[in-house]
Amino acid sequence: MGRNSLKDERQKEIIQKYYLVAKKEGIENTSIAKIALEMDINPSLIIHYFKNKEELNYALVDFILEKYLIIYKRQNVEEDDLKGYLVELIDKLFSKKWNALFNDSIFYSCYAIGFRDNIIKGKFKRLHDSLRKHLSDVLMKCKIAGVIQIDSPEATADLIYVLVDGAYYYLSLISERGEYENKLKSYKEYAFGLLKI
Amino acid sequence: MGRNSLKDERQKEIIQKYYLVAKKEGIENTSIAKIALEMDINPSLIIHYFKNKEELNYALVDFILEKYLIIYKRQNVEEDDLKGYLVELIDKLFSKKWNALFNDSIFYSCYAIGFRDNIIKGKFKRLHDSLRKHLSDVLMKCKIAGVIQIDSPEATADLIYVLVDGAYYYLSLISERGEYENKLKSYKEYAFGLLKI
DNA sequence: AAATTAATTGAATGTTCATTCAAAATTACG
DNA sequence: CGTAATTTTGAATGAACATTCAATTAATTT
Repeated sequence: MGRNSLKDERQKEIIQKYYLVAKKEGIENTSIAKIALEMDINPSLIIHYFKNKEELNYALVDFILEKYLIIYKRQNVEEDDLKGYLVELIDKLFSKKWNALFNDSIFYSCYAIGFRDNIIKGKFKRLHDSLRKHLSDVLMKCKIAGVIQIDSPEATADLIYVLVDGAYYYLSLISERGEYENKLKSYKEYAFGLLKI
Repeated sequence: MGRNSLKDERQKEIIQKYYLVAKKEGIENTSIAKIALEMDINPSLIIHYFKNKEELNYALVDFILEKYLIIYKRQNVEEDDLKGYLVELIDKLFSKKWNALFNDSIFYSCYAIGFRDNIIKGKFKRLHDSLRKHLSDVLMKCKIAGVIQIDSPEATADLIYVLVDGAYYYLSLISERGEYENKLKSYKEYAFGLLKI
């Protein structure tokens, strides 16, 4: 009996708006009051759904990291085309769109908070390990199928992600379009070189 | 005539304290008031020396980035031992101490601000280009002297720094000592592999 | 000692903030 | 319709904030 709960939807709405506001103004300049203003609701409603700002931040980190996992959830899998799958994956990892989609101020701000908050650090660690594990599994399958010749799928996957992370770190500083594209291309070629493709 | 200016010393003291407070509490939780409290001075004195918080932040970024350049300023240079110099440099780049010294919450927080502040983004870009240029110069000298065989010193230097940046990004998430050291070691070996040393 | 310059303090400003609480509005069910 | 659950509002709290301004203190020179 009683009214139906809107908790899940509202919480998601709030976090999404939080993300948008923070993206524009920076996480350090984003307050509960500002999110509420933007949503045209009362600040106390946000507290009603999230208890306090810390909880709100944890939810934001989860939101960001979940988005990241799309990389291996939205991909065509054709049973027989292992190599095609791998190439598509690497192509996506080193794509401008990918960087624009997931690499931003909020991501690094949250990452930085991880230095002082082990819960957040753990969330990031789990994300990156999960990405590495996925690539490693793909590489292992390719190796068994004779598509690629590498020693350790695990080490290679790790190295490729080190490359991805380092690449985006530097690329995000580049404002000149040509320079950006040249670099990105050369990093990608290098990654393919690791796989001897 | 009149009293001598303490401007330079005071500014440096303030920025250093800012850095320390921010390291402990996070840059987003650090206020002028807190820095003043920690220094046992009046908040208005900080404004006297820095005009406003934005100026204070620019100075903090300069402070952090200057520290970074130590890597190629504090190194023994023996004219005839090019290879030794190179090995020492790479060793240093991939060292735990190095990571601990320069890789922290504040660094990434400031980097993140760069996404919305082109002045700060420019400062980071210049730092990283300067690091790359230095390594590239060293590699060029080594190549001419026949110490290493590589194609492009510039591209190799770039790649090594991509590796360094990506490595520290991931390593900072690792809390287990053994895992950290193994990874770091393997990344370093890989960098040496790039130089065929 | 007087004049000058800069450092430093202290009080005050108005704003924004997270959070609390009680009251009101809304929806569902019997 | 009445009860129960949940949403939503609105007002209030006290703390913290960046910044201002005028007044005071301290060092330096003539």
